Amino acid sequence: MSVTEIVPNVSERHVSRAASVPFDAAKQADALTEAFTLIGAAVRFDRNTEIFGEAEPAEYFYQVVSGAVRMYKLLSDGRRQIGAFHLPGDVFGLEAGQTHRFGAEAIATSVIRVARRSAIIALAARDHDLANELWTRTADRLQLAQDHMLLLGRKNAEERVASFLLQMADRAAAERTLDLPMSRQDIADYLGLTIETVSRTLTQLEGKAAIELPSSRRVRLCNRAALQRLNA
Amino acid sequence: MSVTEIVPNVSERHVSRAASVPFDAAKQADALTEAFTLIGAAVRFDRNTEIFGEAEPAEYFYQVVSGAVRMYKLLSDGRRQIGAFHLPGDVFGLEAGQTHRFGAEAIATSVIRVARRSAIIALAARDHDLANELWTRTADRLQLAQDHMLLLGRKNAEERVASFLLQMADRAAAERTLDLPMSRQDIADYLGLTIETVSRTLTQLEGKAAIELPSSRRVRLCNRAALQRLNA
DNA sequence: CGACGACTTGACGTGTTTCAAACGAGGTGG
DNA sequence: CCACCTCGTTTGAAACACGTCAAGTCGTCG
Repeated sequence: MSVTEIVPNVSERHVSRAASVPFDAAKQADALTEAFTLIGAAVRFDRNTEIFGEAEPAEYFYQVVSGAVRMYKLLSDGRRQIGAFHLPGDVFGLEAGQTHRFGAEAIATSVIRVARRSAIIALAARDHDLANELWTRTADRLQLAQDHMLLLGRKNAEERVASFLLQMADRAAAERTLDLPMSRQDIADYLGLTIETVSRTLTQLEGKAAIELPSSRRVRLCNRAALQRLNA
Repeated sequence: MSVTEIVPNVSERHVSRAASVPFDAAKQADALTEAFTLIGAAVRFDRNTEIFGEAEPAEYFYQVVSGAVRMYKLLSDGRRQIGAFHLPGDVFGLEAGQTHRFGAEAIATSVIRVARRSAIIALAARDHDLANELWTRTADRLQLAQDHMLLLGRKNAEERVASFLLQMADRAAAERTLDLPMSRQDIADYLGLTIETVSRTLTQLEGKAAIELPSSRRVRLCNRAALQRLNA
């Protein structure tokens, strides 16, 4: 199940086999992606396998090549909060401390590029662009986390689901139809709701003709303006 | 009301007049605090005055010398989420982008050291320790934001209030008695609750003998273990 | 003393959760 | 090819935690 095979660099086999929209590193010539291409190894993770655990020592940085990843935190009694979903191109595991404070799991079969922290940090000591980008990417994550706090603290179920759909549509660069890689439970734990409430809210949005649900994982955004109105 | 007077460096007058536990920069010889002492100016902000607004251009970095600061985000209809409270020693306004994504206001009369972003960033280009600390401090804020997301998404009112009290006690280095600088409304907007629920939950914790409330802004933590049990 | 703002308390309403059951798509085996 | 199982999802009914609305109290300041 947890087949995690390491290859020295992205092999054709993995990339071609990987699901939907593989991330093309060459197109986005930022310093960090360059560093990943240079010293990173591609690793394949099957659906629902752990990439790293909460409180595990943080030895690597990660970049999604294809697939999708969820970052989560657990309470002692099993309640789970998903802090972020990572899609192709995203870098994660960027904590500055010695241990991960979130766990990471593959939502779908994913190819992840992995690079030793120490190697990246050593590079950054000589390359200001890279150092700057480590900071920038961390600050970007912080902004997303802050937007997420507003959603969790102050929005109702309908607003949360609408925000989520718009956010996913933006990131997937999907004009109208959206294929969600994650389950209702994942969405619920991201939005701080139960799966029942997420499901009900989606059918409710369908009732308002804001969306259509051709299948449970597929969403058509029919009325973006209506969703936008709920966004804030 | 919004008396914001700039002085070339921390004047005796301001520091001595400032409320409780002024932050002594000399004791914590980190690169960023050093930079602030070197090129920062101390500014005084009265209670409830704006330090910067949401979406304002981010021209400065800030460090609390004395007092307390709230960071907030507003929804169009006025709902407010407080993302963080800053106490003496804390650095804020560390976004990497060109604009602030949170507003900042003084909760109590505060002295804030202010330094131009461009100056700090120029220093960081030559000083790896400083560059590293910019990243580290941003990553620390990210961790706090992530813990906050867990609280907002998955904890009930009692757990939220308990977490808040423990967190404040840790930061104020207060053994037992805690003087809160913020109002119930601030606490409510930090915890994603209403002031009524915060108030009720505090009296409920008092009923359980976990805390005492000698006055509304003063809390004695009588049974830390009981609070800790609610913390996760 | 009177007025104001911050906080507390009470009664009631409601959005979300909880518990439970039914549904539907995908896969396996007969 | 269809019966059957499984797992994710949807739907329903009831319970409950928190929000809302409305008084009432407390402390502070003029």
